[in-house]
Amino acid sequence: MSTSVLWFRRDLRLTDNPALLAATRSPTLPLFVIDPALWGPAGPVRRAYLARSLRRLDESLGGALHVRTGDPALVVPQVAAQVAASQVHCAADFAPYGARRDNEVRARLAASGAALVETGSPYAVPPGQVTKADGSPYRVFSAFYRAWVDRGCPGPAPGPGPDVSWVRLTAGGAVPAEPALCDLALPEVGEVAARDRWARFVADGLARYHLSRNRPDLAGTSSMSAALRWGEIHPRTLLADVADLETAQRQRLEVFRKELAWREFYADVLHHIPDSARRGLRTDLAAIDVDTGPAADDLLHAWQQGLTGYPFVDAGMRQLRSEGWMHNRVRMVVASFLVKDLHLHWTQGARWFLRWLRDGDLASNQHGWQWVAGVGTDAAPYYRIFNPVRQGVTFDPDGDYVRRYVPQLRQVPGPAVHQPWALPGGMPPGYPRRVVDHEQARRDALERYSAARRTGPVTVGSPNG
DNA sequence: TTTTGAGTTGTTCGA
DNA sequence: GTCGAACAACTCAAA
Repeated sequence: MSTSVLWFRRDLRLTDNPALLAATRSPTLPLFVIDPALWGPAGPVRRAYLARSLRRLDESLGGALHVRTGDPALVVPQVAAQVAASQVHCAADFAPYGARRDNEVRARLAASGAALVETGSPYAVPPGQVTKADGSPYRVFSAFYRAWVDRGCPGPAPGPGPDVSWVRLTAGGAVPAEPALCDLALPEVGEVAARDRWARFVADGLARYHLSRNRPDLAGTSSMSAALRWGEIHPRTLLADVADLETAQRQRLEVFRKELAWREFYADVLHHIPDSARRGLRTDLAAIDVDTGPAADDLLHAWQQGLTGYPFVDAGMRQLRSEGWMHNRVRMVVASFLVKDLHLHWTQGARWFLRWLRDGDLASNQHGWQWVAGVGTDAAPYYRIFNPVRQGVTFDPDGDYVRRYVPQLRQVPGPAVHQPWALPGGMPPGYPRRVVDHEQARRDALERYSAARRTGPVTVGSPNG
């Protein structure tokens, strides 16, 4: 019987894994390839997360995981030849880089008589399959969501049988060491931890999710984003569990299901328009006046380090650095701040997010930023500008979130922490002054956006006109 | 083809 | 303090 290779990418789990079922009909070598093109730009948090998750995967495979470093287009055919595999199995990847890479791997495998077999994908419904009646893709979420729900999705795939035979390669292939992480608080990673966390959320959090998901001071979210990003759990599994509960709670559970659908919607948009990873979808605002130069660099740096002088923004940016994660409500606020208060280009913020977020996903990240910047699908109107103080007071009403991440403000009680410049005792020592005045920055942004709209659409690469 | 209704996440102002 | 209107028209989806 011929051997197979099971090439893990962003699906680091054994259960509910159709590609694994397809591969393990014959003796299978489990493989992960560390691609320098992706490993290089990743920050320490992403690297640590991946290294830990690979270790968990290796444990569940009884130590059989073979890890190689290099260009997958070269390494995968090499490993396949080494074990005389006629098939390399994986889940389909729909992001621009992954799709290109897989085409190359497929071509090189074919040259040596082997096949790349794609089974399943990281999504409940693979990108490209939810379309309008005429077959074209959706451009607004609500319509996509209705069609996505109508289409339904298959139930979870069964786990691997007890008779799976894993092929072992003794030479090389060790799981990479984790980068040194000084003060980083990473929660448990891996498939088992993901399922445990999900079970806790279903038991304790799901019923209140629609009420508490916007509160960064509470543990109101599912915290499943990183596990979904790395495929430690599949959205099918989550949807099936939610469907089992649905009866009396239909309305409330809808809110959670929509969040999963957003992930699928953005993957679908990126699949149809790969260039949207780099450029906003709306060309009429491409001419927006963005600040550059040393002063702009200083503002970017202050934003990155959580030194803007706006506590809610700074808390978010510090949470990102210390945990590799930020609450979604705060992501919107800090993104709006970068784009509309600091007048920087959304891609600068998007790049920083992808470097640090352990759940960083190209499609969700780039399109989330485009929504805030007003240049994406269902773009926010340009005059919708988040007020960093008001958002803090509304969604962190006691100031607990700010105090948790900004030690310089820990002595300030209650919601007053959102406006330290107005404290009767003056600014707490060690906390920076505001880098911009929000009122003024807001008016400036409104002017820049209306000016861009007057200029009209701009075709990149040709003179404005 | 035309028409109609709808569209994640906000803020400010004035009554 | 609370409420509705204005922000500014535009694109998309579906009938």
